[in-house]
Amino acid sequence: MVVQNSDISEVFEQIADLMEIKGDNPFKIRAYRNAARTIGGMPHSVADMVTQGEDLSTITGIGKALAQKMEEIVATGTHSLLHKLKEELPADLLLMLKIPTLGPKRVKALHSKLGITTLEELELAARAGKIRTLDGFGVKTEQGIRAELERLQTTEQRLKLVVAEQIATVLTGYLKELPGLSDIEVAGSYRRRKETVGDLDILVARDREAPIMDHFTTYQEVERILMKGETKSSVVLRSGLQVDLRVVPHRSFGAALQYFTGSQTHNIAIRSRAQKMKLKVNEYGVFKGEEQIAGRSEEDVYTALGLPYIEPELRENRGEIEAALDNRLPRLVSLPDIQGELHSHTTYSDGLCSITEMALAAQARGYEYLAITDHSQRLTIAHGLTVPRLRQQLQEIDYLADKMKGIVLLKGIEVDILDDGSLDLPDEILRELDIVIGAVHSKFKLPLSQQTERIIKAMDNPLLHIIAHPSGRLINERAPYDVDMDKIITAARDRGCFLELNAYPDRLDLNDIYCKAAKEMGVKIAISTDAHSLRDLDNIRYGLGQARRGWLEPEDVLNTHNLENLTKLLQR
DNA sequence: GCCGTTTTCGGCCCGACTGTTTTCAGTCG
Repeated sequence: MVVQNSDISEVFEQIADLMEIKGDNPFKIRAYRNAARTIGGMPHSVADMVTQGEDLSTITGIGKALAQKMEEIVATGTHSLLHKLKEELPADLLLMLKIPTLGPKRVKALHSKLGITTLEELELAARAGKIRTLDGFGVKTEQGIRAELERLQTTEQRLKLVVAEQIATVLTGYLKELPGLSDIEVAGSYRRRKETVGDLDILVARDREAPIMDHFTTYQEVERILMKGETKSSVVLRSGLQVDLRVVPHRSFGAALQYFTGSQTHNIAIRSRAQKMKLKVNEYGVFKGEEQIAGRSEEDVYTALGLPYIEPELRENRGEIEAALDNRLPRLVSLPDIQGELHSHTTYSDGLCSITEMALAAQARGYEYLAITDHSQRLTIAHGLTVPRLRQQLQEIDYLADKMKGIVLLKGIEVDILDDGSLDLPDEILRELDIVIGAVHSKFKLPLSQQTERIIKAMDNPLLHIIAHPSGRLINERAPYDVDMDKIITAARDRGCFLELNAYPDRLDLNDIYCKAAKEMGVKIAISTDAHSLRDLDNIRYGLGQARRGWLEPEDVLNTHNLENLTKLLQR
């Protein structure tokens, strides 16, 4: 069994949860949580690092003790400390922590005073009215627990960014109907362009009195009001999405935006830095003693801390503060940098539009080039192209090339990578194409080494340029297939291949972490929409969000290059 | 358990809201 970084994170998180219930030192617990996050965000396999004898304690936030524990987890898949804790405390207590309003202290009380060990026992106790008898608990808490237990059944999960965006757009439109509000911004992971969003954090600036909280909580989509205060309210919408609204004065808007954009670990790092500078940072500003020295804009906040502005997508405490201090923050790629689209479908396979329609749409977006890359024959369900049909398409592209002004059509294919790593079309025809994208659409369940070998073998074919959606994941629907992405990236570098960042909001594949790893290895990324319709071309912005989270600069991206440079880059 | 622009010991981000209290602990972000 290969122990993944996520396995190590999970063990540390569980240890932290259980130590919290036990009432252990909160800072020790934080060390475990920090470590869990750090490891979860590392592109390199800890298991590999151990095999290669690397010193894990050189990782920031990992000391001798945690390094040793990681080695044990790599060797055994778990840790003896976790076992010991689970002997002391029932594992179901971890599930109870998932219930809002139940934190470690209350879970501990439920266990020690009422002997509750499972969710079922929790429900029975709530029904029997036993919970309200405990110190610190009351009727409302008891009712809340029952409601939440019911809600846990209807599995809630984080929403895809695209879905959250639709909800946020309508809601902020509604909020703006109230006079007296000026700045309004959706902060949180939404603003950091994370692929999924757990809740919406909306921030509003107000200078004069306005019944903003009443306006907010009477929004027609509100199902439940969790809390309603002067400056902070939370509701649950019918969609199940939680929305928090914060109101701050103008002079604090930047500080509040900085704070509510997070991430939490970024904020902790920022505030620790402020402490060392004898300053205090909160959502109202940066303070020297009583005096507010910054807060109107985010830029002011960072400036006051001696830092250049850090883009929201970078704020994950993955080295951005160190980079800011060294003046080596990336100049992140953005929409105007994009010169063309390298992955698109037409009615020749499963696209909805003709070549001409796609070309005009790409031209309207100011692109210099559009690659037509329909599916290959094996993907029968998508009407994949056989050699004769591809030839026919190439003829049409040649014909259109004479008539199309202002957009260059590239001849391409999204060719299936077959089970053995060979490509689904013969080299003779691939040789006629400008761009060849290889994609895995079958045998997702191959063992790690086989899947990895399969993709690397595809790259061994010098006619292949790009690996499409390299992990195969569908967010919230299908896990990535078992593949050693470190090896894939290395293999791409050695062979002069590129990796795709598929911008389709359900994919966003490569993810941010591997984009950063690819950048560090010098492998360029194609940000591609995989458009099956005209509107799909606009999905580029989701890809850009993920690319920016991966620290990508224009030069790290294949399709920021003009056609002349692109042509050179595509010569393997 | 980690870490070092005062430190190898003594710190570790900070504030809002709720429910259960009668001044605050617990939870959350």
